[in-house]
Amino acid sequence: MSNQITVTLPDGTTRQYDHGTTPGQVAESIGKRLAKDALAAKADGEWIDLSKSLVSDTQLAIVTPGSADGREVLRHSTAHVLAQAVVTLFPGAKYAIGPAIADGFYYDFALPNAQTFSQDDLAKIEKEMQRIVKANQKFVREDLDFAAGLALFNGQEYKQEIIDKVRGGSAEAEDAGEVSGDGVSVYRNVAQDGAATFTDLCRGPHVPSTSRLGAFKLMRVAGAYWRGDEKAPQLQRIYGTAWESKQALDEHLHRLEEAERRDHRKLGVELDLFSFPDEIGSGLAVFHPKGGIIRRLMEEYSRKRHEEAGYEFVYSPHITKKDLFETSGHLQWFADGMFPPMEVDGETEYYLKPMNCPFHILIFRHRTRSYRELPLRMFEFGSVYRYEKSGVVHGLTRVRGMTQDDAHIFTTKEQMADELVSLLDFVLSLLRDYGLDDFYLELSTRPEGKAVGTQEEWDEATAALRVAAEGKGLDLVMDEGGGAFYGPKISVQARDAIGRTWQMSTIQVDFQLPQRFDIHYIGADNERHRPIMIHRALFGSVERFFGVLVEHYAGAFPVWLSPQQVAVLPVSDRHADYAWSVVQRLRADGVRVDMLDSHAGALGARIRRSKMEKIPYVLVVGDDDVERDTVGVNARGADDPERGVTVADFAARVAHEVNTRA
RNA sequence: GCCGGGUUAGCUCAGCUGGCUAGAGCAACGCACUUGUAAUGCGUAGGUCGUGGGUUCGACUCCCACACCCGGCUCCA
Repeated sequence: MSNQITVTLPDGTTRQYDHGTTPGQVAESIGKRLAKDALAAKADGEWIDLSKSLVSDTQLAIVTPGSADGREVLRHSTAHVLAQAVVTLFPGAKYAIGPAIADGFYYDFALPNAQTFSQDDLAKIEKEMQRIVKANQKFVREDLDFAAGLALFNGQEYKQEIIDKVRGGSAEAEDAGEVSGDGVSVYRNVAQDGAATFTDLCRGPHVPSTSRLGAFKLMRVAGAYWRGDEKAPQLQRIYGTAWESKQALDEHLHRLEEAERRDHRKLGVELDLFSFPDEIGSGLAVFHPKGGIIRRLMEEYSRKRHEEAGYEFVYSPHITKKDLFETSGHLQWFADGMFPPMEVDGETEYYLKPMNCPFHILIFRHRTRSYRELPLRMFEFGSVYRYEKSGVVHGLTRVRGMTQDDAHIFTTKEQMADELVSLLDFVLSLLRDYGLDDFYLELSTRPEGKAVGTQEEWDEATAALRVAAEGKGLDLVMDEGGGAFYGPKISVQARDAIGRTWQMSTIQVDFQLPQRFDIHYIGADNERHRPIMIHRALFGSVERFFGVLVEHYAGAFPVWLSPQQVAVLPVSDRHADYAWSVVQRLRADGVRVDMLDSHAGALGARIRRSKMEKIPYVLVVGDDDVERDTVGVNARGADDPERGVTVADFAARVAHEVNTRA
């Protein structure tokens, strides 16, 4: 047996080392800089500490701070520092789990006597964390058998529960990121004088010492259920963010500010687009005139495209008798999401509709259908009401009353695959017209224990969706068990201007409702056949899509959607008549334009105000313009105004931008 | 629904441990100014302090309930 091992680095080069060499020593041998930067390592894809001995030939990657892996390690280590700080400052605190997450980390705690953390506590904890970082404590790994682990965490019931789960072979517990292998591993934080300060159950790896951390910030405290179970005890979760440098942290905080600046709830108020009057109730929006223009244009364009794509338009009422939702299965499967019934005429119960599908089925069933009619596509901007739990309503993206751009397609089994392919094309093309162009797809499969229909039916539907999705060349992510009770679905996820993803369109195959309603069509063979239904909404809901567009555009809607496209500003009152003539000429061309004259203040103030309202074009007209029949064009986002543009040229420019939805 | 934090003028916010007529900036309105590319000046008006109870000589302030909002959890278009 050789005393040498071969280490293969990510760039493919190989090096020989003594048996038992650590990744830290490997880094050292490669370069001082790398040794200094190294946080942890990956050996054959497995996370390990820098201090772990290598005993066989290995593919080794040294993990450094700027990488995604490096951030994960330092966030996880920062979570340990948070736990140590809390345990120090709040004697008797129980600590549960503390993983790295996107942009940061969290740690869940249970404080004695049901105490809760306050904002002031966060500042104190942060200070203690900085002290720990300065103290340069080492992270030292130790592997224990189960019994020793349980003894070590005597009094820490959450840790003991995790150890029990692991001993029972539960993969779920391993996913918690805490433990691994035949026994459990723990990490001790050891101070410079050798004293152990804090021990946590953990799979690792960790940075060599706390001095490698520091660019972090505690963000907020929130309640969180132990193991994510609504019935389990509720813990106090502290969220933090952590980065490899102060600069990276500042950039992250800046991105958060940018997201806040775009928040549709804030912009909705500032731009006078919509509101949620308390008098109406939680999650119920009203659209103001400016928001109404945007919404109307969104809907009109959608109608036009649907008409071209072969959809027929239908309408249905907002309430219906109970029986309909019993037939559909909604009262069995979706009752929690429905408003309570109202009693009418003694004992008849009526429900607000949470979905439109049963109505469209009744339209289909109204007379005998021929195979020649299929695929039959019924479209409706259908207003539905869902009883969302009080804690979940959120601006326009999660409401209790919404309008879906809903359609149901009735197809034969043979047509289904082609229909799904062309449907997905249609969806993506329409979303692109609204300015979204970065997508990925998600395929949601059968929810265990909560689904109707046979496994074969689900498999068939899921396969058809998968084929359609894979034909698009977009990333496809699986969402196992995420389907609705009546069928699997594809959802289109869109990334907005600052990279956040939103669930937009959903396409669901449904074998169930056709059966429940016993609908059929007459085939070429003169026999009855069961059609398949496809449910689909492209905006998801008009409200949510509206909110997403507000954030995507940061309130600066493209010209075709802007509530006001142009403001005409006379330099002084003697230019007002001319300014008004410009307004009238543009209006005749269908431009949404208003004049803002001197009653609104000095020219500078009027320009500022128009800019704040994010109007795409501000036209300033003065002596030169009156004389030569021109306008001065100050375009949104442009550095310098353009002088002496003719009214006709300007009108053509606006028309072109509207037509191309630029 | 659960945990935590909130609610003062149209908007953003101040108002100390309970105590005199509750303040500011922006917006609105009026007057003056008549201006060539992001805030002219002066003045006026605007508040049942989220709602309802309670404690107190006295409540914007303390307590309770409810409504609504915010951050999470769970759930979801």
